Amino acid sequence: MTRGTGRGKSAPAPRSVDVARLAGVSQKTVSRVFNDEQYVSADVRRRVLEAAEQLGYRRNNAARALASGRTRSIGVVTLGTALYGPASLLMGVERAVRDTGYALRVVNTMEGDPAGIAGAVDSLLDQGVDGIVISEPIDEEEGTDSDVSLRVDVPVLVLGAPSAVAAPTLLTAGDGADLMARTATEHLLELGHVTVHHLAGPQRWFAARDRLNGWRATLTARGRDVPQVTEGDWSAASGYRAGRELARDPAVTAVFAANDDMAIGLIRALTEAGRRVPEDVSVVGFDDVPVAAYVTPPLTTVRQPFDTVAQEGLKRLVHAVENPDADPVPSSDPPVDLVVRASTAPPPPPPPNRTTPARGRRAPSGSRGDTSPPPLPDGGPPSHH
Amino acid sequence: MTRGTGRGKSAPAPRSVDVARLAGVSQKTVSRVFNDEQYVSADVRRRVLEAAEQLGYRRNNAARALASGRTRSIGVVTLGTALYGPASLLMGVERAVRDTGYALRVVNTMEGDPAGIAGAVDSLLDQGVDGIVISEPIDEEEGTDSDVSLRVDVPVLVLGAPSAVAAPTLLTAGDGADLMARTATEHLLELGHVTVHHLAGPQRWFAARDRLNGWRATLTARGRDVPQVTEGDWSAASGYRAGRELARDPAVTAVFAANDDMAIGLIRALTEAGRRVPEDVSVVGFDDVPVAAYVTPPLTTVRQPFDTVAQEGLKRLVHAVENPDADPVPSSDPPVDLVVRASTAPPPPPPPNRTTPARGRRAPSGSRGDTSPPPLPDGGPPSHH
DNA sequence: ATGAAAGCGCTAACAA
DNA sequence: TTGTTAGCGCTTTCAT
Repeated sequence: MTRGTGRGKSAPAPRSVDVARLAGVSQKTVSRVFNDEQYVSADVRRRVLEAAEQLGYRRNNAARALASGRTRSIGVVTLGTALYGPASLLMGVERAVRDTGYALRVVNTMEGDPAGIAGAVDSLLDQGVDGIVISEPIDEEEGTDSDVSLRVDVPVLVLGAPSAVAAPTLLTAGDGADLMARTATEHLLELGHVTVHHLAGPQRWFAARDRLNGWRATLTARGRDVPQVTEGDWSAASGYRAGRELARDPAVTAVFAANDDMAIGLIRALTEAGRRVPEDVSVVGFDDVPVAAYVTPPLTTVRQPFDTVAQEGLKRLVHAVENPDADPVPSSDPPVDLVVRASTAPPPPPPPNRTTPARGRRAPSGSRGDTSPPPLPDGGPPSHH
Repeated sequence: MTRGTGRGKSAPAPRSVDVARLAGVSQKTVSRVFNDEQYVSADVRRRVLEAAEQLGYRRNNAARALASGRTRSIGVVTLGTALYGPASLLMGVERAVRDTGYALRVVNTMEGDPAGIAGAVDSLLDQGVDGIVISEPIDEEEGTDSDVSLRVDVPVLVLGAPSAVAAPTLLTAGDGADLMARTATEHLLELGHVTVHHLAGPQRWFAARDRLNGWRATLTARGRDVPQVTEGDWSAASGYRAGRELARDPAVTAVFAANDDMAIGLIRALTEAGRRVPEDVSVVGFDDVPVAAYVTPPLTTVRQPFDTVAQEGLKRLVHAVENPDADPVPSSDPPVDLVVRASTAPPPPPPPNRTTPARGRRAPSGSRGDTSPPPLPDGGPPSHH
């Protein structure tokens, strides 16, 4: 069997009138059938569908959009990176959009793009969309005309952050990074670490700032020192560079990295510098990338609920699109999912002349130099906690 | 300054007639200006643009599509995973599409999706596209009606593989995996390994089969043993499982993994089993994921030229869309980019009673049990070769 | 339960 | 160089 029209390249595509003629009904009736409207007898419906099938009829979307004023599509603005977070979110958005019956248009904003998010939104509006999703916005460059509020005619859903967009409806989803960062930080404190260092993401990203804020709020709330922040660019390379610095400071016993890639680079640098993970330094990542359970040591991290966020957000966006007057549905925070693996442990015993109370269990504490490779308490499949 | 129309929520959007009236010209002239047609005096053009600006005029794309028969958009079928390869390719496609001035529509095919690629293409055709990109196709499930040829009215570009699609123009790009796999395999042979094992990707993927074929062809051409293939699912987890098996076979001294994630899992399993990488076993990955240079040991891998492939492919696709009669532009293979890092080395000395000629340099050969962590000859930034 | 007529906002083909 | 006239293939509104 062959899908598709099967027409030769040159024959014009059949229109609804053609179907109507063949089925012996009016063109409007064909329209009724294809729109699942009521008041079509079962018999007529069947005849119409048969005629359509026979002709290989396909509704013309441009005509539909023109006549109805609705494009039945949602536009998404993404960052154009294959980074695990943004890419996962985009895939989640695609699924969620398709589930709602809308089509998806995609425009990237590369970092440093002169037109920025405003330009991408503009382009989406030109293309024609009924609603817009802005995924993981970042601050724009100074000096472009996009560092100001952007006014749009359609509902907008911002994923992962607030934003300076003015729209008839402005929705937010997935802005729970703050809470997740708190959980990560608290995990380390509960293991007995005196404080937690933070390897932050680029601060132009709202997501990076959220995580930093959550971390800082936790330390402050517990009355702990807030160490200086190191800023990376999400890459393992930047994590590695940061790790070389942090390895020199013996006070560093726990680091919360703003994503897994940086955590992996960080761990590598620490290991090279002779600081064992987790015996000497504990590391928590963020994202739960697929390799996280298989690097050495398996990474303790916070899993991001991309699909849930996208689904929930899109349901609300579509609701706003279809009910312009109804109140926006309030968002609900997804649960935080800390995945404890082997990169975190209680801090090493304090130097003999200091008296820092160390809570929690002691590390297995093999003496230095006898471990090759590190103990790997959790070598198997990801242990989900 | 504020971008966007600035109209209230209820005022109807201005049409080209409104602009025409305000500028004191005919509606057709407005159309001429916005389509950059010739034969418009500079003065008229200016007046039209001013009027448009003042009104916040935006062309209605549905009307354009309806009148012209062209949607000015390209549809892409992707796999819906955040795997580095497919995600990078999608980002490359987005950039490339935007560079051509077309809009992008995206539909995912999840593995196991009943409708499969045919369903995704169908949905794109319903939405209305002038051309279609199929990215990284995989074999469909048996029993669906999509395991047969699919007929389409618009040009189709298949990225990374041949495919069973019937279209007026069928283009291919990025099908050089075979050659890249050869290069990876040859690298290992040249280091002196007697043969190379292969940790393959899921064989339903064309990309996985290509890599396997390239590997096998190289071994065959050189008259080497072709060891049994282990098949993974692209995940580090599957690489880890495969590694546990391979670690038991002392004949394994070199493994070519079909992607980096599996290579990372593989290395972890080997290390846990006491088989050092690269001293005892060399491993080559595929993709050059961002963390590849920062795992332990830094991974030798083949970088995939996603952007180049997407750009080149799209240029040809758009050419086919706009010149239906012209011959399709032939494709050109991008150069292979082997990135040599620290996961590959000459094989260990053969057991005393065997006589296998070992070419190439000897490994640094530290005696067993003294390495914690492994030497890390290439600890710094990625060494590009 | 079905049909007829009138646009939706553009581009295309042809004047002028 | 500019304007006029017809549609593009649907959905909408109003009849029947």
